[in-house]
Amino acid sequence: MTTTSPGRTPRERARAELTREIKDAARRQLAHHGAAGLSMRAIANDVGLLSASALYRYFPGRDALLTALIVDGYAAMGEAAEAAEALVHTKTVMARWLAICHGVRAWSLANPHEYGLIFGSPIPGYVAPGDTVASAARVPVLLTALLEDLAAIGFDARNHGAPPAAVRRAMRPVLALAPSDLPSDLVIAGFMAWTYLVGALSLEVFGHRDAMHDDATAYFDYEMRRIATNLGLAGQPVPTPNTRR
Amino acid sequence: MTTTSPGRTPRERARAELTREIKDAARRQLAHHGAAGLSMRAIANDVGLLSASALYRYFPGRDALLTALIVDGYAAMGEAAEAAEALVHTKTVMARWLAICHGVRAWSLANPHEYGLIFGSPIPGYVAPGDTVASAARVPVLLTALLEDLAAIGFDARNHGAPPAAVRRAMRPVLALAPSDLPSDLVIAGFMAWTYLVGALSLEVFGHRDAMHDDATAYFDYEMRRIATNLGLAGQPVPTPNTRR
DNA sequence: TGTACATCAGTGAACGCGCGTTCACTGATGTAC
DNA sequence: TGTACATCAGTGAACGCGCGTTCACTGATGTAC
Repeated sequence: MTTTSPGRTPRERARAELTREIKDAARRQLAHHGAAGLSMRAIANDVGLLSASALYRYFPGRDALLTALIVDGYAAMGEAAEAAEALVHTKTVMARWLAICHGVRAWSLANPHEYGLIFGSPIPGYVAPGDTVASAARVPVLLTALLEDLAAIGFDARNHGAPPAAVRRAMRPVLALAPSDLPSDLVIAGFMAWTYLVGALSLEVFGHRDAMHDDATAYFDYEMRRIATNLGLAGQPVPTPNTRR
Repeated sequence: MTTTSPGRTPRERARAELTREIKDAARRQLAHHGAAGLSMRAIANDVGLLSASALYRYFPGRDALLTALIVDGYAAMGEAAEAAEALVHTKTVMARWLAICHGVRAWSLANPHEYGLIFGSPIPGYVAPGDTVASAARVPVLLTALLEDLAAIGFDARNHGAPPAAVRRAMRPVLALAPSDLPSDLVIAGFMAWTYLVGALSLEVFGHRDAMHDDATAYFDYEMRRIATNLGLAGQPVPTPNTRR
């Protein structure tokens, strides 16, 4: 795997490189005009093509280009999470969870418009093809591995109030996606941790936390640590739900 | 307060009514073409005006119209939350929390594009004026009232591990916004509950939970109940963060 | 109550601009013999 | 090694369309005396 690896003939190498440049230009456009304002003409101009129609040699249309950006975005976010986790892979589950959170956050803050492409308002008129699903699941897959390791060290539903049967029934499709040996409570806790992570990122990336913290990273670290602990993902028992008045 | 209340002269009443119709048409547009595709010409056409320039009698420009939609969106979401909470105002804090969650969720699912306007990707080139801030805070204000009632019934940080000094320092601005008699741990727990709510709504409204649940409402009820319990907002002690390995 | 004037709502043409996509084409790169 | 042909990259004109905003204007509604 060399730096100039892909493509045998010069033509193929040039094609791969220009494809990359087109996507880079599109990503730059995204920042200034948003997904809806992505312009084929402006992109062509950016990469030095004299005519927008030349882009149709590389992407069959605007929507295909958008799809490529979305798939790339999911992949980049997934890679950021995997790379961060790999550095602490032999440490505690909590350390790995925090690494994933910080990795995803760093990527999201560095690429807010790609984050918006993924977790922001859907682009009207655009329908994501099936291709996106596989790359979309990378972070959830990473989290599932964490849950499996938790289960492997004997951490199962015995510490938790198992979710009511009605809830297990309600989330049957999710439970079917997870490995069958994972206790349902662990799946739910993981799902909730993921939900919290997306909430924290969306609020921060989209500007709803502006001027709310003197040290946003420190607060993020605390909330992620606490959410994992409180959800029972750190080896702490969690009380069964009932209210006191 | 009658149904045809606002405006003294017929002209003023007509003006108020058409202003409302313009915003309604704009909201309908939002659904089909997104915020970036909001077209003055199409809106004028929708409300029966022969010329787009007539809209400038009602809004100084497209951005002002967008701002009105955003302010209205925050207000509508706030009203939905308040109305739902009012129905159970004398019940437990948990019941009130759940009412707020379900109220906000019902509104968000019924008005996904307005939700997107608020919590989705920011509109490029658009900067929200200060007017939006007050209406944006309605749900957080409602949640703060809940926290105060929790504090009033003697529910304070004594049950919790108080957050480390570094974290309290990191979130100084948020603590300054909250009533000064609220224990900092309660503020953080409320802030986290709000973060979770936004995460759950964004995932569901933006389609990331499609086909994940047989009964999305039942699951939502469970997760919201559990997040409040686990964060220690239901009268349960929460273990202090520390990992077991 | 009636008149003169000011305010306001809505019109339609115009400005200057940008858009995605198609199509027939030129010239360069690659392939088969 | 050299030639004939196929494939591919990029061009530029054209199609048909829509955009926000401005401006001078007409006619209706409201106000002051």
